[in-house]
Amino acid sequence: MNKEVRVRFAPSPTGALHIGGVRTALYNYLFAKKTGGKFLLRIEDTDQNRFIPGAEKYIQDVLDWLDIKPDESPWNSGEVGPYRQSERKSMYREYAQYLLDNGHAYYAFDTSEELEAMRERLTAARVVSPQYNSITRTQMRNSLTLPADEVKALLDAGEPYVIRIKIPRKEEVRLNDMVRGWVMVHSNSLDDKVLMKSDGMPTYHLANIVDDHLMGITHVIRGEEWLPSAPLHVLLYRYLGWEESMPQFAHLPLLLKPDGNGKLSKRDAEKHGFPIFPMNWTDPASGELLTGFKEAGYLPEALLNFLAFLGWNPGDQRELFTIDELVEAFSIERIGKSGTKFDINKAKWYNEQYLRNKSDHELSAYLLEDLSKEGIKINGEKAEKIVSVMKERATFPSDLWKEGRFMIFPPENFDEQVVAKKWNQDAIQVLNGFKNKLSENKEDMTAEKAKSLLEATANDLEIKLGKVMQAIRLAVTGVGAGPDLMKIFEILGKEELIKRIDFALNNIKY
RNA sequence: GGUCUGUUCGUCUAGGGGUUAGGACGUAUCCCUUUCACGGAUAAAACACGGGUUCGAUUCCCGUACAGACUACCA
Repeated sequence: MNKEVRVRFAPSPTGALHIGGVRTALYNYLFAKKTGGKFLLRIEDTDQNRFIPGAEKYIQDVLDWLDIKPDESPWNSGEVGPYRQSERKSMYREYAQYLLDNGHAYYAFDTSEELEAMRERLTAARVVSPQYNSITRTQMRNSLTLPADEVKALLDAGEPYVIRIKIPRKEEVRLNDMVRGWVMVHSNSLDDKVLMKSDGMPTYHLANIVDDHLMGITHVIRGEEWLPSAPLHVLLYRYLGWEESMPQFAHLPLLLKPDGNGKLSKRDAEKHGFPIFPMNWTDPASGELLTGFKEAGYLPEALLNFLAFLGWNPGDQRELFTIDELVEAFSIERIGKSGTKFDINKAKWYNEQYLRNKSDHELSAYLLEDLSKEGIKINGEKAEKIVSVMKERATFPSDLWKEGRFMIFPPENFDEQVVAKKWNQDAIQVLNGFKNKLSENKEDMTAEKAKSLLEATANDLEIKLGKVMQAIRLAVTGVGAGPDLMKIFEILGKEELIKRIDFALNNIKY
């Protein structure tokens, strides 16, 4: 019998969760759902200096919005809690002690100045990468170099210390990554990483292994930036006696800058004018508001679909997947190895696809909301009609109103280029004639009716309608392009149409 | 610098010892449309380089180049 799959997303609340983190969460979620396992969320808040209030709530809000909710989390506790590392503080010490007792860790009393001096010395001696390792630890102040009674005295005196892992001198550490295959590293390139900090908190490395083990995590799906420390983690599992049940690793390719090279950053997003955070985030330090994907108008299902395809694909040629279809199709085997440049155009395309698949009724809610912000009230039926003609040309829900303003407000000015090219005596005659026919007409205004009236007018005047259509559009909407004019007429209604034609006739200079 | 990872159209990618190297975004053109957009069609556009192995390599191996990540008492 296979063990139930348990995966976790483990962000640290040091700022807004960025879009790459969302993708990591998504992959974990997809894998859990696909395998019928559990998706946990653990807050890695062991760094008290970098803690940002509100960051945890933000993570929760984002996962809620995207509907990739964890089965177990700080706010939805399961049996292996607590789910915040700061609340698990007391649990780590015993494992560090176990490592100490078994000779796989040691106390180090070096001050930051001493560490700095060591690094400077090594740099001066042209040692390529100055690190605290099997060589240099022999020259530092730690329980390996100091006599036992002095160590005890230091400890008893309450001298600050850290606990470091004792990396073996010559050993090959191997790990089988689900994405990358076998990765081998020699222990001599590893350093004696700090496991317990002088404030009594564990570092990421220790906390991560202890928690993943205690929480029964079976697969660790995380970003590639963790690959270099994975061998250290393997060693930790081994020394803690947990190698048998060690989770499988899957290191995800990184999300890269759209243009140059390197990891996608906040700066890139600003430079290219697209969001990097899933939802609005106000930087507590600067007070700066950063627009999120949500507020920019990205639909959650579109964002998810887009994100899923950044580094993964189903192997066939489908592109549009609901979340359920993603779950069904997902597999770690099909995750790519190479970094992925972030192309916002593709995200927009996904958004357009999802937008068009929404019903007029659903979309009209967005329009109505935008309108109410400006204190405008229209009935739902009209809103749906507007949506039906506008949605084919919208990328975001906000475009419905932005691009469709003329559906409610008459134009105040007219596109001068179109005026110069298309506004002529013929157009004025047709408009006048059309206006009269409109006034005499008793029937309801429909697109068909409008068309026949307009055609009749042009016929009477012996003017080719095609020649003046753009001018008519201009008169009614102020611009030379837009949705089907007859449908616009239908939505506007007779009275409004007459008013607009009058206004145009009086205000456009010929 | 060191360690690790990667490299198929501009971008996301499929594929994999013998293919016209496929799709999508974007771009261009055409059709549809009395406009624009949508939609449809078409086009341009890629196996980083050098050596092997092989009858044959884009695919396997080795180098090189380039790129990225990591190199904290941060995660």
